[in-house]
This record gives sequence, structure tokens and C-alpha cells, in this order.
Amino acid sequence: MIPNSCQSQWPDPQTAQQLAEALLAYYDRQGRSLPWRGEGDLYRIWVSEIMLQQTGVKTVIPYYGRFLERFPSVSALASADLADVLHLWQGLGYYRRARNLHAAALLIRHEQGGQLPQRLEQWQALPGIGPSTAAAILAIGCNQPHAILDGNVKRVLSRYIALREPVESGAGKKILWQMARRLTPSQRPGDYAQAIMDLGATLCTRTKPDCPRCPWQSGCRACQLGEQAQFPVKKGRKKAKPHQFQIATLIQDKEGRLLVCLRPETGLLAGLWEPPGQQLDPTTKPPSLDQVSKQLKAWGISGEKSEFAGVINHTFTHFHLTVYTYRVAYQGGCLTGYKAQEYGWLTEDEIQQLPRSTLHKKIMALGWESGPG
DNA sequence: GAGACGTGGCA
DNA sequence: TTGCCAAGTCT
Repeated sequence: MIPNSCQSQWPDPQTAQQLAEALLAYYDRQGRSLPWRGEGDLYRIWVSEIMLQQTGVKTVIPYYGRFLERFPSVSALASADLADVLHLWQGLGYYRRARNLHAAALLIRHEQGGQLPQRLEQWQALPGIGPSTAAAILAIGCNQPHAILDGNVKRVLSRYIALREPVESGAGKKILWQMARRLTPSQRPGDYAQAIMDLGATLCTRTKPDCPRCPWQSGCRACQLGEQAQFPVKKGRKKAKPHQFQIATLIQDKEGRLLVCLRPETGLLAGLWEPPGQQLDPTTKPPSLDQVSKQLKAWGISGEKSEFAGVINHTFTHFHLTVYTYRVAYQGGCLTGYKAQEYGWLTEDEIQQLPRSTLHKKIMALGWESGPG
């Protein structure tokens, strides 16, 4: 039988069962061994699923261990300061996930008496948990027969039926969700969810899929056509990332402490700490020391000396950033002309305790070397 | 539907 | 070097 994406009734129950059994046999034989596998604690599954959103297994593993050591239960997480949660998340990216995880722990303590939900709608009502994560948590954590549809599953299924529809389109997602639901077995749905993600992560990879080892090879349309690379179909090219430019100032007082500011609670790198900075006109060239002292004056700071410390280039999801960094010896004044939620003069050790992004760690690493004066 | 939201790895 | 992406969600 040749599957066809136009036949939305595919697969029939018998075909679905055969595919699930083949996949489970593959999983039993060569599924990956991962820290959250075989885990009975729903909280731990939850944490793993949040960390794994848009993030590779290899990156997540060390964070997962450190996070659970520090916050071993939903109660421990709910009792924690958000800043400490963000500190364990620093470098992992998408910091909104950490804020949502913490917020959800508080909601669970307040509204469920600390008991984790057992129903899909309850999980999906929590911040940071959408349809796929909710399904994954209950499938893996409670062996409930919910279908997941993440990047791996989209790739595997779109290849299996040679789906011409872009996978991120409404029509494409509808077909894939339906297919994912039909394939999800009533027996061992949790293992099945992990098995299909393993398949996508290790055999049915974006480039160079290892079809000969695939338990679904015989029925895979893309493989039959020799067009594995054509799927999943994506929409048109994305726009080029814009390029932004900034100044960052590492202002050091006579005790060697650095002036650091708290970013707003919303938006990019929310709630993380950074040195004072300023957006630059994209057309300007690297600022002169004269421009830097003018900027400091505008903030209300007088600097004794300043010197160029280096350039940091960093790429975010949606733009490139170049940061011209300067070291400044603080002479006097207060940061009255600068918009910051909060700021302070802190030692290197104290700053280590604050949550910072990878970008701002790179910038601040330029500040503890031979300062001016 | 499209864009915001991080980072490191890889072709 | 540049682009794409890896267990998505929210606005």
C-alpha cells in the first residue's frame, strides 16, 4: 500500500499498529540512553521537555543534571527565587522557558496543592506548555496515549508520506497531527513518543538519513522516490537578519567593582544583568573615545579614563549584533540618565552570582583584565 | 500567519 | 562565512 497525503484517513488502524510495533522494536533494540529515560518522576520529565524545546540533547544534559540537583521537586522550584532559576538557565537560551517553568511551579503549588496535573488540558493551560509538550509530558511521564508533533516527528512523517505541503503551514500541520494521532498506539505510547523522536534524531536526520537502518524504510515514500532531502518542505526563504550595533561600557570604580544593570522583565534576555550600553546608528563607524565620554556624561557618569576593550560579535535568532566595548575608570556621578530597572556596583564574585546571557558574559570578560588607571 | 525568542554545532 | 537548525510557545 502506498501512503498518500491526500488520503487523510491514512493510516488505517492495522497499518498504524504494524508501524508502531516496528518502531517500538527498534527502540527496544537501539533506543538512546538519556538521563530522563526510565524516569518515574513527572516533574523531571516536565523539566526535560522544557529544556529540550528547540535545544539539542547534548546541550541539555549538563543543564538537566544541575537544575534537578538544585531544584529536585516542584516544591523546591516554587520556593526558589526567579533569579536563581535564571542563573541555572544561563547559556541555555530562550530564558522565557525558565521564567515560565518557575511561574508554572508557583501556579501548581497555589492551585493544585503542589500536585502535578494528570490531564492534557491542565498541562496545556500552564505557561510555556503547548500541545506538543503537554502531550510529551503525559505520554512519557504517565504512559498516556497522546500524540506529539515536534521537529523530529514532522520530519519523519513528512518523509514517510512525501508531504508536499509545507510542514509549518496550517494545512501541513493538520495532516501531520492527524497522522501522528493515528499512529500513536494504546500500548506503550510513552515509549512510542520517545522512539519516534529517537528515529528523527539519529536515523531520519535532516542531512544524510540512514535509511537502511530505519524500521519504516519499506513504506517510506520519500525513500522510495530517493527524495529524502526534499522533505520536510519548508516555506520560502527567510529574510536576512538585520545587523545592530551597540556600545557597552565596563565602568569600574576604585575598588574594582563594576556597574551592572538589570534588564527589563519582558523581551530579549529578560531579567538578566548587563553592563550599561547604548544602541548605535547602524550607519555609524566604531565610536571614538570622545563619543564614549559624551555618552557617559549623558548618563550622569564622569569617567577618568576610558579605553577600547574589544569588539564582540553575537548572533541572536533574529538579528546580528556587534558590540564595541570600552573600559572606563569611574570618577563620580550617578546613573540618573540611564533607563535601568535596577543597578549596582558589584565585585566579580558578586556578578558571578547574577544571571547573565552568553553575550554579556563575553562582554564582561573584557572588563576584569588590566583596567584603565 | 508571521515574528520574537538564545545558543552552539555543523555543512 | 553564512545559513539552518534542535524534543515549540506566545503574541
